[in-house]
Amino acid sequence: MRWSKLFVPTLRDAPNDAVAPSHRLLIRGGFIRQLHAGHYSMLPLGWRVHQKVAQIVREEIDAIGGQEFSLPTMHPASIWQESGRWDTMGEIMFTLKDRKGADLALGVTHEEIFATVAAELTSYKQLPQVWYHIQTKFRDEARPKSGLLRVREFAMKDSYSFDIDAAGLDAAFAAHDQAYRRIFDRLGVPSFGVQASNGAMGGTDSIEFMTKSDAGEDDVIICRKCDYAANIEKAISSLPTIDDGEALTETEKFATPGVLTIAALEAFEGGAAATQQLKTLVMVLDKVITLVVVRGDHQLNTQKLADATGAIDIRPAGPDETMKALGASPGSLGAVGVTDHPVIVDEALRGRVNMTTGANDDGWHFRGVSVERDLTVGQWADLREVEAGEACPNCGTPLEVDRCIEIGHIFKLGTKFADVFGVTVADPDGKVVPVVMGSYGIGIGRNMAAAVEANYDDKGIIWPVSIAPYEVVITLMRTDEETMTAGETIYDDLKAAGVDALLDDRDARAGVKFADAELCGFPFRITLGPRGLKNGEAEFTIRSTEETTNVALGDIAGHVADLVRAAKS
RNA sequence: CGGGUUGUGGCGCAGCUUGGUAGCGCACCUGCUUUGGGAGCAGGGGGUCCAGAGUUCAAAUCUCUGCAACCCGACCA
Repeated sequence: MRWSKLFVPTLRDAPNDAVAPSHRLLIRGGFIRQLHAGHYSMLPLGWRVHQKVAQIVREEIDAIGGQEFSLPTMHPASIWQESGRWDTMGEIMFTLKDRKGADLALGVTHEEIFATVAAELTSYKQLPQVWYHIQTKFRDEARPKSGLLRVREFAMKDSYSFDIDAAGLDAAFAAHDQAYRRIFDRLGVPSFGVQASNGAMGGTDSIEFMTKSDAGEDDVIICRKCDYAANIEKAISSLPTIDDGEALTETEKFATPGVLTIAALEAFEGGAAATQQLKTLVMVLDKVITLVVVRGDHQLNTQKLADATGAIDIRPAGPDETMKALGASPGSLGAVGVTDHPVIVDEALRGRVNMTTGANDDGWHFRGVSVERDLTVGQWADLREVEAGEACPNCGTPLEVDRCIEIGHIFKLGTKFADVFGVTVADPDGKVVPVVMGSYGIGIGRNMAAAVEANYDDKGIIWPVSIAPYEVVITLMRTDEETMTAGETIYDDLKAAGVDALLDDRDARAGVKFADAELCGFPFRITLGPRGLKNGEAEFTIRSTEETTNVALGDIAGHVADLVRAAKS
């Protein structure tokens, strides 16, 4: 390709609403343009990268036996109603009506669709199967952000495994785990797996693949010593035991005028340390007022609450709802003696005594509360959010928190969809059994952005060779016949060697060409100018190291081809 | 969905307080000179000032309503 014919609208300045490095650089480098919030056009350079990312994913999933499909992106409501997700997906799903008034949805994910196809599986002899597609998904995210990192319309590879039993699922899961690690290696995105919540999907094992980045939106709890790593939505830690002293035989109500916060009660004469307090949160879980109790110094993680209760719509109760439910205002709330609302208590409070908590009477608290004696605990659950510095549950090392981008997610679905859609096969004994499924997703555009987040400098992007839009750019210092001819010869040789080459034949100044080449991130640059040509040489520059060497004109194409080949293997 | 910010040529911004012919840099077009790190000079083109309503002799500027985008949070297979 000749740069003079290529549409690459580079910008000296990024739009000021682009903040994440990948967002700024992909805009500036002429890779993407925004249409509206969460929807981007892929320009020629961007689309080349996108396709290379998709191809790597395709190769690795094919390598574990995946079979590629193409599925409808628009679905009838009925299929989502059957699986029960028409409601549970909530507002994340784009919905529309056709001319007949029938409800339709744009695909958020494709478990349902693959399951309907899988209904034609009949025998264990056909298993295992791994099916996948790489197609556009639509999600009406409440807040699209950071360029390609969080969008509403995006290509995703999702694969689904179908097995006769749990052991088969384990194998498919492990195969995907390995395939994903190979994919991220090839994409040049450092990755690690963490334990994760399954969210609304249900299921058991769930591993998210993460890459560390300030532009991310997931917090990962990580142990530097052992291999413990978990999404904060799932993470646990060891807490030192607390000596509560002798339990009081009964609770004691005492006046606490003006004390409305945990901190205020700590400072209050006759109050209690935060670790000795109960924090009572009034939440509305699927319209049911529920009391959630955690230790005074702990934070509730709402995803944990959702996982523990299966609730879909979770929000804090408003002041009116709280007053109506408990007869008191925030600051004086408690769960002691409450029986007409469900009470969910964090595991960290098991066995605790001599606790202090609000008395549901403004300006009053209880002391001497024994959690298991005085609260009507409907459910115990791990609800609190782990904080940096707490002890690793495996080895006791202080945990750290890393901001990360989720670049892939694999989890076990079990038989949920098989049960709903009748995906059953005959087992060797002739018995009809549901097929066991796994689900494995990887966002193409997000990984493209993640690759940039992991590979850039102050001049621009530094694409890994594997996904660079062009592997090498031949920068012509002049556009006279001699330079042009030398450039075309090298270009032809590179093409013949299977290298993606771009010939910068634009009538532009050297500085512009160098700056654009660096901004766009081509891994290798061959510079042809009078200086080198005089000696029959080209200059060869490696983007990542800025290292420049002189190479004989006759050798340069072969040299670059070797490097490209080496980088991709 | 809550909080904050912002909408002015393709991009970055000024102008708005105090209403009076829409400006700057980059980019773009033409010519000349230049030519190894985002050239110089001269000339030129391009804007419903987010939209609608209102106030006014007069609105980019003041008022109201709406829309959109971004950031923080909530949310997020």
